[in-house]
Amino acid sequence: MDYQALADLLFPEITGTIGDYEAKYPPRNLPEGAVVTRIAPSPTGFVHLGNLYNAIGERLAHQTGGVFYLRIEDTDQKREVEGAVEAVIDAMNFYGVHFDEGVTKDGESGAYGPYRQRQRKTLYQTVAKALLLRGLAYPCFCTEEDLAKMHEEQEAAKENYGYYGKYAIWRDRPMEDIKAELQKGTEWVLRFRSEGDPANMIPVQDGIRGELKVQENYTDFVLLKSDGIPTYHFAHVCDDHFMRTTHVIRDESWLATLPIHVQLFDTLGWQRPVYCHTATLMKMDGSSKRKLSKRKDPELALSYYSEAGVPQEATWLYLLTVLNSNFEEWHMANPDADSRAFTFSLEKMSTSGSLFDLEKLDNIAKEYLSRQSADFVYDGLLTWAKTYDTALAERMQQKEALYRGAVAVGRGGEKPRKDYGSWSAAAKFLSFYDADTFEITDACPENADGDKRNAILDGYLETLDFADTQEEWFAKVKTLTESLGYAVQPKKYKKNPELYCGSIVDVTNLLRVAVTGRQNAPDLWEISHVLGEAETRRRLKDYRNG
RNA sequence: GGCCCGUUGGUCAAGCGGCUAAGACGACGCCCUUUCACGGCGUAAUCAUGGGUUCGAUUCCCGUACGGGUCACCA
Repeated sequence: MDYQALADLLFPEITGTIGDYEAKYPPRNLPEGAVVTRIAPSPTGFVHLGNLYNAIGERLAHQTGGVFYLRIEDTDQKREVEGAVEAVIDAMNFYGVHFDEGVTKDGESGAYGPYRQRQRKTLYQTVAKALLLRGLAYPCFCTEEDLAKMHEEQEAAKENYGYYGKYAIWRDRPMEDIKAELQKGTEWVLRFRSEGDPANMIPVQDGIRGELKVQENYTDFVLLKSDGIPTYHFAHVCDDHFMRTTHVIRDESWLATLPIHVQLFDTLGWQRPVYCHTATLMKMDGSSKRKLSKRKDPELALSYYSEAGVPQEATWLYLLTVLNSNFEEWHMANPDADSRAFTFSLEKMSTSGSLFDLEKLDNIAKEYLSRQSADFVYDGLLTWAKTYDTALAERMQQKEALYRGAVAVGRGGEKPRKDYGSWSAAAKFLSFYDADTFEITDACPENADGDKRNAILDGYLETLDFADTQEEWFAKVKTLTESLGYAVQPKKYKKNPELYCGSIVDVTNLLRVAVTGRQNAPDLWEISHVLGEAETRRRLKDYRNG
């Protein structure tokens, strides 16, 4: 076979060489140990947790004085969605992940571009042609149906699936056959001619998992699709080589195709990057675990968290605690330190798929929000409400003082409250402050209902004085409690229930339900002062029965 | 089915040949407390399994089971 003739026949317009690209994209001039990595999503419009998960490479790059860039893997035109690139960039920025180079909203930046794969066609074809010249690639004219039939045969014969051995029918065809098909205009793909032997095991050092042993690839996989665009495998190898990526961080599902990537790097004589295969995020489905699915699991989408209003920093903190097992401890020891001061390491990453724990996320978010200032919470809630709860946003702006006060209750001090971990939860939690959304949801405590109810309410209303200090106010509550036959100390009531109508718990809970609609609420005195005297009195009066 | 990865308490996990096997979330109990929270103190674990190697295995090796992933002109 005349490889030169074949190469020219297939790629007449390609005149450059790999050497040209080596010169165009020289090794990066970076400090020793600098990590160059990237995220390379396909523009499907769906930005998910996995993208953010792997964006942890940003930490690695920036900790080492390296480069973190954005590449768009748009080799599959069918799945491309308008605005998807902007969505990725916005989402990453939202979480504080910034790119040094690569695709931007209005183009791209950096000396190793283009960063959109569809625009790198010539580069891929140049490499492909070089492979052709070495007899390591060949055109294949099989149709989809041919391949499907082959797959069935293999299944029936219990043989391994794939294009290899006797199934690789175009592997050694003479030039005439190829010319004939070309003449007919048959579509073709370019396949890699694998000399691999499945009996050979190749060691690969994984940055997270340590030494891996993978079976040598023996299938003639596709390099270039019929439209001349490369498959992921080929694009990944060419791009990460020429963009001088040092670390490839990706999901463990790529472990299965690692052999062909390694094979490509090795046959091209290029240095392999450090592969870092992250564990898959799982979820409980019935009684078994399974991979988080784009179709079934809304919580996989990053938009789920922005809609729920989980503060971005909280999501980021959660991800860090899942990603690096020693982060949580560090964060507890340094609660006020910027999470970016933590030194992230690949070795501390988990290798087994972990369940995504929404409860833990909520806990982290509550803890985080409890430490923030009232202004921060007010602004965060308002910003969220402007897009996800416009009615609330309007009310917040109309009654700014009320909302600012509401958000400040229980905040500050040694033991701040942890009432909500998201803006949506905050909206619900705070609803009772606003007369427009106030409603009684909890029942009146049994021991304080009936004729006792009005007696307590009236007695409280009578002595209520907004000029009192909290101590004075509570002393009055105690007096009232006693005068109505309730035990001031809950313990005493517990011991001798027959001596009292109930305890102070019943009295305060009644007042609590009257003022907040719930038995569950922060300090009553503080709340009353946020509501103001008129509104507090109104609610107390409204709660009288009859 | 082939191949690959994984397996410590309900969940996330530390552990890297010798420990009463950390810690966090959740659950439960108790304490503190006017309530609600917060906080404090506790409770719950035969490290999937069989066999090696070793004076000694949760830690190393092999098998098995189970779970997950992947076998496209998708990434």
